[in-house]
Amino acid sequence: MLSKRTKYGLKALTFIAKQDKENPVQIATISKEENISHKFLESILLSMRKAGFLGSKKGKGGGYYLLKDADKIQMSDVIRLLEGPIAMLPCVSLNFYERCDDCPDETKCSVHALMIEVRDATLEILKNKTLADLVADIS
Amino acid sequence: MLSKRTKYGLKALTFIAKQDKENPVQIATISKEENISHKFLESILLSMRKAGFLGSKKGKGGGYYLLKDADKIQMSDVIRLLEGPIAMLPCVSLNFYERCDDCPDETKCSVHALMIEVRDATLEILKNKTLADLVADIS
DNA sequence: TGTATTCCCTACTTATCCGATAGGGTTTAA
DNA sequence: TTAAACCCTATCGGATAAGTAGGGAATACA
Repeated sequence: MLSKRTKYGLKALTFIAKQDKENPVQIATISKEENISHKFLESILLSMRKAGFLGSKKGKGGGYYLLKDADKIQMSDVIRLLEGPIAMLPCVSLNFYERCDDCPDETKCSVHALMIEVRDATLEILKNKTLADLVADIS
Repeated sequence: MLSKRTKYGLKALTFIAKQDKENPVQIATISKEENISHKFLESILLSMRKAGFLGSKKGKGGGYYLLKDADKIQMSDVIRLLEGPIAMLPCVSLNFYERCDDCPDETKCSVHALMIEVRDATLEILKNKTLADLVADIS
């Protein structure tokens, strides 16, 4: 299950991407329009800024804006930042690998093999989907 | 992330499917061989029995056995039982649908559209994968 | 220069759920 | 009759998610 953190983050990104690139979007605006708790959203946007997806401007007229073009922002990257691993098991995760305590040999684990298939299919979608696609989907 | 419950359940099912169909497999055996807590496994097998995947026999020489042929047991069904929804968001779940508090209109939600794609891809794999395939994968 | 605006940062709370454990009860083969 | 095995309910500790609190720092603009 996707956390609300990730869901809100994606919605916020989409919202920002829809706006003029020139003037930044305020937390309060997104919070109101997308029905997201102001403070919670704040922490989400902050982490996306730190990760280099967003830039920010303080003071009056400030807010958040995209640092890259929307079609250069892959969903896989955003989700990895906000959610963590895309794989359904740590032992099949590419970026967050961890071995299982109970498995003496991963290659002999039926679940392992299955989950690699699922991971690859999911990744295929999330890599080829950009923020620009998301904006287009709802327009 | 797949819960241990589901992972253990799948491993146990695979283990049972590997055995002779005639004599039932004991919890203790699976627990030992697959390094799963005995009591925890007990509750998992119980729910799979109640769901109709497994049959059981009490008393000495008892244990669990498959009620259907392994190639008739779809991964999507097992996962839905043990894990719950396959979708990454309640609002795109086929079997556990729930609407989002924050979305006035699902069709206008960028995340919604994306997660439907992911769900369909995942489902495609899990529906076509049977317990028989899992056994074959590790043999 | 002052003030309102806006983002920045840390810490805390609260609820929920997962994984596991405890402790019996019931059925059955031998 | 007895030991093996499943059946059932209750409980618990720890982790995590979601949201809250409260102030700090930078900036535009009058």
